[in-house]
Amino acid sequence: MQHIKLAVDAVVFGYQNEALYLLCVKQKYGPFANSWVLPGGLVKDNESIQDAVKRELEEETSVELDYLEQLYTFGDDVERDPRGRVVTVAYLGLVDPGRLHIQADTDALEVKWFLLKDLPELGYDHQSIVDKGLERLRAKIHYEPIGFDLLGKEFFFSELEGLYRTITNRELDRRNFRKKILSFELLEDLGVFPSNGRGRPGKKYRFREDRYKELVAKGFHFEIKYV
Amino acid sequence: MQHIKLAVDAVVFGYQNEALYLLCVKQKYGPFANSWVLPGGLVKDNESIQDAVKRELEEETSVELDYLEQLYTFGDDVERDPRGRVVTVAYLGLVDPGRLHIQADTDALEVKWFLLKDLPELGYDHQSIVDKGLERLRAKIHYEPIGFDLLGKEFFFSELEGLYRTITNRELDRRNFRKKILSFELLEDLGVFPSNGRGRPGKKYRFREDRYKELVAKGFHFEIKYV
DNA sequence: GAGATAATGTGTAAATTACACACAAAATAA
DNA sequence: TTATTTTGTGTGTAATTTACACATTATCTC
Repeated sequence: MQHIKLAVDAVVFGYQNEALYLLCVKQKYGPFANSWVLPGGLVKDNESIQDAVKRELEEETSVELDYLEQLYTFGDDVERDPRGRVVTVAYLGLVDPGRLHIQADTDALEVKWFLLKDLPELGYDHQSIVDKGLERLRAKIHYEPIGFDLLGKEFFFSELEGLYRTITNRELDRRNFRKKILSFELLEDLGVFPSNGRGRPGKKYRFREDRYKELVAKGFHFEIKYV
Repeated sequence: MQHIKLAVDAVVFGYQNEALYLLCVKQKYGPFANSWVLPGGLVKDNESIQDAVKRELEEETSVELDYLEQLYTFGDDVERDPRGRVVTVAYLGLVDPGRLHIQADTDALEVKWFLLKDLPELGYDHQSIVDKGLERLRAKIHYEPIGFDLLGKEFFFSELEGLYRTITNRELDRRNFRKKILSFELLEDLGVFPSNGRGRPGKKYRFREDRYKELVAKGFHFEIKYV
């Protein structure tokens, strides 16, 4: 008779003002009560693992995401949970924190967006799950136009620039970057808007979901080498 | 109390004579007794999932692989196993079938390499696991020099060509392909050998593991668009 | 309101890489 | 000895990537 428990955890990244954030909860019970950990919990017997992450995420943080990508299954360390053998399937989510209300719900004491650069010590092996998520995020940004999940519906081009600079942790050539991104024709030009602060006003754009799906269907690759 | 069982399955691809093969076992017990399925089984309470696949693979087929890559975790269909809730972590392995002795062991009635194009009906949802593996294989071949796991230690250049043609299912320009591959300097030239059949003899090559690791450490990308 | 400062928007030339393309050389088979 | 099979090789063109600098439009300050 097997005694392995199956759990799910969500690595949810947010972006704002040139910085990445991670959604964490302060755990209510268990060996890491009062520690910050990733939202997650046990899978129920009759629910899909995909549904399980969504449910746990909502129960603990009130956040509802419709897209979570399977990241990796952590089950090589037999003692990753002090209470017994637990294998966890980690999922990756990306959002604009501005779109969400977060609120500690039933199963968490507190919910918080932490600056990724300034994470507290996380319980269990959750730091390594975050590392894996970040690795995936950094890889994805080179071949998928993920920026748009992390930004608001409408955004200035400079915000997209900042996002790329932040995730890749490099400077980028604004002219070449713009040329590259615009060449995909994924952006709808919404016209000039008064900019947030000082300086010349800039154009706002919206991500063209339809065009994106069209290109994906054609097997198009969004390679962005130069960032 | 949770009643989910955790299993592992191995998608092991082989390559020979311009064709891909899949390693399957004929199941001894259970609802799919006498059906062909992927090697795999339940994870033990005190073993890592990585060890579990290796063990199951060996127990059922006598095949020992030192590298298996985690592929995907299948647990969204609650009824994928008629006996109850089973979530399975699938792994991907690549080998030259010539290197291995396969032999039905303790837990299998029979072991066999099937032509991938001519698979029998597989038990459970194993066909979709295979599909996922194939998808990964096809993606990997564009950014990792995986060919070498699938070939013998020493190989003619034309064998590598054939492998690429087979996996991508496309013709390739021999001159450009050779130029590209040789530019990585991953191949050690072993000199001219009498070719297998008729025709001009060709050079044999060996994969330079050391150089590969060096390049990976530098963050080099092995992009092979043109195949 | 003039000048400093901040942010956005834009084009061109050089270098590199991808792609298309054809024939000679060395072996075996007939 | 001739035909067939397989391997090995180079060059020109197109496309893409990269490097690089300044004018425009706004706000802030004095």
